[in-house]
Amino acid sequence: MRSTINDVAREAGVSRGTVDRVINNKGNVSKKSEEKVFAAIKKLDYVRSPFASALSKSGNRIKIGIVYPDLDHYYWDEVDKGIVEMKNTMDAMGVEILTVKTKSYDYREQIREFENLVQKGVKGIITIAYHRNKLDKKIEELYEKDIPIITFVSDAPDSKRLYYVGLNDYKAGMTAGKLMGLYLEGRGNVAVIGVHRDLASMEDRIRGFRDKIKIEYPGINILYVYSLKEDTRSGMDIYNESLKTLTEEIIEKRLDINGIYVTSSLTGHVGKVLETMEIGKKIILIGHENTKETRKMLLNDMVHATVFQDQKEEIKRAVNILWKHIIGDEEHDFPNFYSKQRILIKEQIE
Amino acid sequence: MRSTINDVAREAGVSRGTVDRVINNKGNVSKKSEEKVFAAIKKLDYVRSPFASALSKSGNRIKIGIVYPDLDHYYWDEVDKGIVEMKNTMDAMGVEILTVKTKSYDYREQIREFENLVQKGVKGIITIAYHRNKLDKKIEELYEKDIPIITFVSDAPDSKRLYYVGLNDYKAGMTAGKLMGLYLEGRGNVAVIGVHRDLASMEDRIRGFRDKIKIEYPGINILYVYSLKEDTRSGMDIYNESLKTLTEEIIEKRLDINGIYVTSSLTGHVGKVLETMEIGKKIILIGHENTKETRKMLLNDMVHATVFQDQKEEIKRAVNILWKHIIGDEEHDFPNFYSKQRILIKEQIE
DNA sequence: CTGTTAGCGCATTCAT
DNA sequence: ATGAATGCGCTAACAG
Repeated sequence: MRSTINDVAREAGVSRGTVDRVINNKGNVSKKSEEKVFAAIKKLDYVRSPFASALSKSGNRIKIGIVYPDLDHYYWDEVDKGIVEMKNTMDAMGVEILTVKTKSYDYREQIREFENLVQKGVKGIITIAYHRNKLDKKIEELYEKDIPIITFVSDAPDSKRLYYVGLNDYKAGMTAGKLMGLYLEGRGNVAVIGVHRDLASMEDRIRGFRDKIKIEYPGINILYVYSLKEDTRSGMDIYNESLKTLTEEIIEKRLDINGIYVTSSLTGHVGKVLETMEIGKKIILIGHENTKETRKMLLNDMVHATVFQDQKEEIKRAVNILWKHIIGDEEHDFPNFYSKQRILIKEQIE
Repeated sequence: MRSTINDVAREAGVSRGTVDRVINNKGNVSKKSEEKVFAAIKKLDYVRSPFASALSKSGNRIKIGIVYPDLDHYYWDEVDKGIVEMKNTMDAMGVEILTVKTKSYDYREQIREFENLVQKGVKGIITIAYHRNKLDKKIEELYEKDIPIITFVSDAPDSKRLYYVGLNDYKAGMTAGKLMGLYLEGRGNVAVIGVHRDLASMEDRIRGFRDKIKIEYPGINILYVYSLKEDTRSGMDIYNESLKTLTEEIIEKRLDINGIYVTSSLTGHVGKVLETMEIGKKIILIGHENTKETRKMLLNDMVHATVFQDQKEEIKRAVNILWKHIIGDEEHDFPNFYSKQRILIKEQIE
């Protein structure tokens, strides 16, 4: 039988209330009592039950916000699922998750949503930094207000964000480079397809990819870095359209292309374009993320490998970290960066 | 505010007790009441709080057992860690985890431990099936007694086990085969090092590896399948000893070896042997599992890739599944097989 | 078959 | 600075 707060109180010869004040250091406790309580805790090996705690607090529910785009559903839907799966559990722990979807990649809209959430009383926010630095000021402002921000998928490394849950993009690019080298057996011409948005992650991935190829595969040439046309719209239609144009351009200009590296989650869609062009399979396609489309194309041998993070698992991790920080659990028990890089090739799909 | 059991009771015009009987279908409820309760639940969108539930039950703690070997610590220590990390949480949920370590791979010792655990009142057991079929009878017996078994890491697929948490070994072997093909650029001579124990998983992995090579890499020859000498002892000493002998034998007999496939978690140790023989790096070493030794050898370029499951995460999953089954949550919401195959190459290590 | 009562371990009052 | 009382949502035990 594990010991409870009552046992500790009895052992220390004080009341339950006092013990509570000590463990949640709320002050107003005499030095003497405090010492006795600590001694009792150690002696009885007491750990407080997070569930009883949550249950008891469930009146004062805490709110946390998650802000991410209402675009590129083929990617974010997976995040949605993770949130839905968590919601009930968190709800039972007295945590309410407010999800807000922005209709654009405009950081100003994002900042407005932060403000709305703060109005609604959130105690922390999880969001994706589309731009490396444009959120820095706002994050600092919220930091002052004691509202921690966790970045997800794409980081704002120079800001005062509490934590980043996502890939180390430079390293992810290197892994992609390694895979390209392996699949091409060290020889050939490679094109890189990026996206127009100035996500920090895109540059970093390309750098990693380049460096890896340069160091380890001198027989591979990186011909050019192409990028999707700027477009205020988003969603699959526009992607399909411009991806098609772009890919066709690449192939037509350079008939000697052996590999394509896609820095974004559009990997599967590029595969689809290649499929319709009927020149696929000859071209090694390496990219990022794990979407339904990409898995399909992996099975069709149009895509060969991707490097990704598990969106469902990672959003859960982000929520968890934020929650623990807010309730003051595990104070700085964790570093300020998280990343678990995964590789997916055809053979792993069941 | 989420609705509670009280709200449901009020809405349905019955008592809290009756609602409780319905949701945990304990019987002794009239058809009429039951219907009213279901209607109320649906109307109020009620979900019971697992934490309040666990808290309330925490007197009648349920026990579950985990049985695994007190050998090969370089592998099982990771599982230990997962269990330790879980223990507190599960404890707070009213679940006591009894871990028992067997001193051998003898299934009879294992069965004795099952019986001990049953004596102690466990409501379910997680264990590893060293032998494909030798546990079948016992598992059936326990199944009759309503004590579910979950196999972990190595399956007893013909038994009445509730669930298997682990790799699909045939597919894992194929992935290893693919990696070997990539790293060897489709050409060369490969030796396979297995272990002496008749784990079903070893055969399956070798089959998968062979099939993949045969289909996709005709330029690769599998020279021979070597296996460690039978030995009643275990632990690192004996491994180091026999691995060294074996590896040396292989290399001496066949100077034209280009790759080695290790079917067990000894991958890193084989890498170490190659390192001391100073012929490493020229040989592509692909294996399984993710141990400290293996990670070290990956960084040293002695090991090139491994295929594994995350031991820490997966033992947690196993406990979770067993627990949910025992308390009757999510009745058959899950299939009877789980597997998440992961690849690890040097580039992924932070 | 059903309702009532007494906790599970903790945090938050409100007294003192 | 401290103790006592109340309730979080749920289940078990008892009483009808």
